[in-house]
Amino acid sequence: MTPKGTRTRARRGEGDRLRVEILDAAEELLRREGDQDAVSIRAIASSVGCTAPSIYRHFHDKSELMFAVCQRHFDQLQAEMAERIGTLTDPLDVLRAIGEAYLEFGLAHPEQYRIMFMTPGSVPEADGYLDRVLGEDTTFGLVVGAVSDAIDAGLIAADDPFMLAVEFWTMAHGVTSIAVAGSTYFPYPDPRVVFERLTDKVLRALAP
Amino acid sequence: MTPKGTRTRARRGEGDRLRVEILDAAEELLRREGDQDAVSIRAIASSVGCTAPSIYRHFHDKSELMFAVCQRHFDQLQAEMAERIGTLTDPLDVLRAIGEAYLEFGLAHPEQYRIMFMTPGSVPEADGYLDRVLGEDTTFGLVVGAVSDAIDAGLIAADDPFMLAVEFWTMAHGVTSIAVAGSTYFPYPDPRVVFERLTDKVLRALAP
DNA sequence: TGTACATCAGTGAACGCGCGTTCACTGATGTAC
DNA sequence: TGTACATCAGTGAACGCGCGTTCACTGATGTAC
Repeated sequence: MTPKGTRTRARRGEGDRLRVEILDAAEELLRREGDQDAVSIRAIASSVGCTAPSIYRHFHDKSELMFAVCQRHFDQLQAEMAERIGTLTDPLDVLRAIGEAYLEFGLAHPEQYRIMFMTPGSVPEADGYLDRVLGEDTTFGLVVGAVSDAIDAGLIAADDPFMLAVEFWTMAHGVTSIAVAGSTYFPYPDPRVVFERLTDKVLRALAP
Repeated sequence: MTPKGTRTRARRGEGDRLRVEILDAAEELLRREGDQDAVSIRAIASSVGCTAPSIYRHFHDKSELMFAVCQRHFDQLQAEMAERIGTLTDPLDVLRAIGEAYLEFGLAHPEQYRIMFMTPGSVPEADGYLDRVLGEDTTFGLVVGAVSDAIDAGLIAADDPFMLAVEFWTMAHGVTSIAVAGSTYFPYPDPRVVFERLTDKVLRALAP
């Protein structure tokens, strides 16, 4: 940890520099501690190399900070999905790619995944926060879109695209949340394999 | 809350009376608060009507208390499953019944479910705690057994029963953990329906 | 170019709080004689 | 039956701790004249 008071103070217009460093540090500590409550303002400050009160110049309070950390991860999840989908055209490939991106995201950021999708109340509902992933135009929207396309292309039997999308998401979330909970006791197989096998079965059952 | 010092003191051999009351209170507070950290020793004591130190006569520390609360729920989950399976003979019916019992358990005890299956580290791994549900002879063992029976009866295609059981559990957990996380924002459909639809699909895909 | 001043990122000390836990104790209950 | 005593469930006060947050401040940076 950098000792207090060592950092060079930001220049006038560079107020965002510390802000970003705080977010990075919070993210790293969250990853390391694995628990939001175990990450304190003091620890973040100490890891950045500033004092605790400095943080309040950049975030109104702790929950706003945690909110911002998650915000970045939602953005990242979305970006990673977009990248994975890439130039795929087969709707079923797209569906698989979305699920894989979702799973990989969870495996890469377990604590954030936990905050985002497994902790009730940690996602403020008023702020249109959750629809960054689940809203019409975003992650969940992608799933609905892929399902609709698959139906239109005659690749799967006609059904309510929303409901089918929910089922796909539930499956991906099942695998991811078990992997993320990470019990070393139960010999859970490679989550990627479980996901692939489940997806295969569901898609087979959906064949027209 | 009962004011301190009001309760009648237990008689000589009745030491377990307060113990049970503490467990009940902890369980109720856990259910109400929805977060293990939000339930304090003081709150439990106050709700029981005794003082905080009294609790330490019955439990070595807070984690042992929480452990005991979960223990009771594992037992209850197992009992409810046994009851649901009842006299069913068709292995596929058994499989569905197990899943339904699992889901209903989660819906009825969300916070406990979260502690038991969604919080890494909250289940001490050394104590054979987790194998109360996942061990050979218990809950997860039931799933493996039902899958094996289904294969033997020619109801589903031959495959590794453990792997198939994992897939079933993953599906049930997916539905349950979303329901338990309880976002009121996303219009998640009735989890029972989602579970049934997913189970239908997987079983259809497994038909020999 | 030089000086006085405004700005504002970051500091140091302290706040009140609730937490888990410890400790020496009290006093009702049951028992021995 | 009555009294002295042992037991032990539950008490009251206090501990040290780390937390989020506030507050008046400092002093380097940039600007106006």
